[in-house]
Amino acid sequence: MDRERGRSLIAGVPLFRGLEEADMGDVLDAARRYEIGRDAVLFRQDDAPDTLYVLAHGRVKVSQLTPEGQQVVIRYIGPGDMLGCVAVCGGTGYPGTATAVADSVALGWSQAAIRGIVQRFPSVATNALSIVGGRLQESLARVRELSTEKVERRIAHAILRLVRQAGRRVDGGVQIDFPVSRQDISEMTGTTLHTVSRVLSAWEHRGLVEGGRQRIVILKPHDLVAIAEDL
Amino acid sequence: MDRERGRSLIAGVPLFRGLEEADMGDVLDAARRYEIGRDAVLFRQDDAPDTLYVLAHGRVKVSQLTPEGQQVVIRYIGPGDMLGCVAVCGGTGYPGTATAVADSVALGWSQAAIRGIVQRFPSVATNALSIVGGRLQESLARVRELSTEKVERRIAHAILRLVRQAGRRVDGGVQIDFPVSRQDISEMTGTTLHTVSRVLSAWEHRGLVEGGRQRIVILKPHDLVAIAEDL
DNA sequence: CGGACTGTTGAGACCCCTCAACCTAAGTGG
DNA sequence: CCACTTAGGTTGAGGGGTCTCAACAGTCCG
Repeated sequence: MDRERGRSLIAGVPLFRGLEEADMGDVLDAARRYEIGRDAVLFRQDDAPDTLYVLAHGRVKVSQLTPEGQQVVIRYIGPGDMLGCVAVCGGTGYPGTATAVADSVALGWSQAAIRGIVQRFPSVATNALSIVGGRLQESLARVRELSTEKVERRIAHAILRLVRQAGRRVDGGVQIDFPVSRQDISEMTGTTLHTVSRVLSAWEHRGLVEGGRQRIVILKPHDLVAIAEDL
Repeated sequence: MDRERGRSLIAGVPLFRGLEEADMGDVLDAARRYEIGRDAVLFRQDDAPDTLYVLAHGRVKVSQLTPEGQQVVIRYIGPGDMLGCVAVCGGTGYPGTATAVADSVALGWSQAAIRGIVQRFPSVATNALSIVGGRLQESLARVRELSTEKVERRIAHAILRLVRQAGRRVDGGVQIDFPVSRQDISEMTGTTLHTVSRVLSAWEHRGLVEGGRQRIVILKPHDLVAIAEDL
């Protein structure tokens, strides 16, 4: 692939931190480029995890489907994030389905390529370890929230997390810069879209947020934090 | 430390899979041995993660305390399991407090020792990666359960997990071979000890389990699976 | 034997889910 | 361009699963 363009895509990716310029070029040469439009699927739950991806542009949602058919959102992936870590963790299938929520570009490495890279550059393995470790901590934080907090607090936490990951300043507030439905938020917080709608309506009446179709603008982030921390 | 005794402790530990006999000896020489009696603490939440442990004997509970003072059980650790993975993941503090629920023996390596081991034996890093990846998957499964399942199913899942980790065959059933209180189960499932008590009482009336003070015997594992899978 | 810990059970309240109807905005096809 | 369809969102009513509060019983331990 085109080295110049690739280098700008991959600059600052945590997974490859510490690599030399030249080595980075070699790593890029082993990558395949995936362009996926909105609503396109990068990989499906339970597929054999044969590729490790790094997102270059866009936004991807990873969600699990329960045997009963309920969706649970695992996480949103932004530029620079690793995607499909199982490919490198020795799992037997992707834990969820990755769907683009905005037009996206990803780089992908086959298992064989990854093995070669890790052998040549051991620091990639330790980088991966610290990324997966971070994900584990986040996941434990979610378990803690689901175990101990009521719905309103959990929704506040979820939205604040989205703000941190994908907040864009607009006049008078911060907007989540990709489409998020009430349903999505309910799947992030273990509740129903009805309850999410009620909570957001209440917040809107209080002037905390401003809603719309798949759109959320946070007007008073500080007050949301107060709800999340139960002050 | 005593090589012969150490070797029997460490044999078959997933973290060191693939190492030669002689190398294993070197790794052992770098370890410190920790003997902790029941209710003793190995490390505390938010302490600087300066040591990576592997449990040799016994059973350790890792639990988080929320700012509001509620406990959440992260997981139970058995012989051979890694403990305190943050030390190797680059975290800033242990995510929870590790308490022995039975008399236990652990081996511990300082951060410096770990760095040396990983440098000499890169496969340790990939082993760690696959262990942490597995933990992440488990944690996501818990998020899914907490998000979509009602309390009775979650309790069934939690108990079946304990059976898999620490089940011991006794006449007519399987017993969890370390003390587990109703409170512990409630902290594993995000509910209250009252609800756990009610559910277990109902199961006991139906002949599925047999209870007691910090004691659980599963009489009909198959029926418990049916509850967990909602059949 | 008293005290602390663990477990059981009842009553009542309330949070949230379920069911349901309706509304609006965005897309679609004639 | 407008009627129609569809997806997403809002809101109300009702019911039920759990939590909270409370009292009490059994068990272990000093």
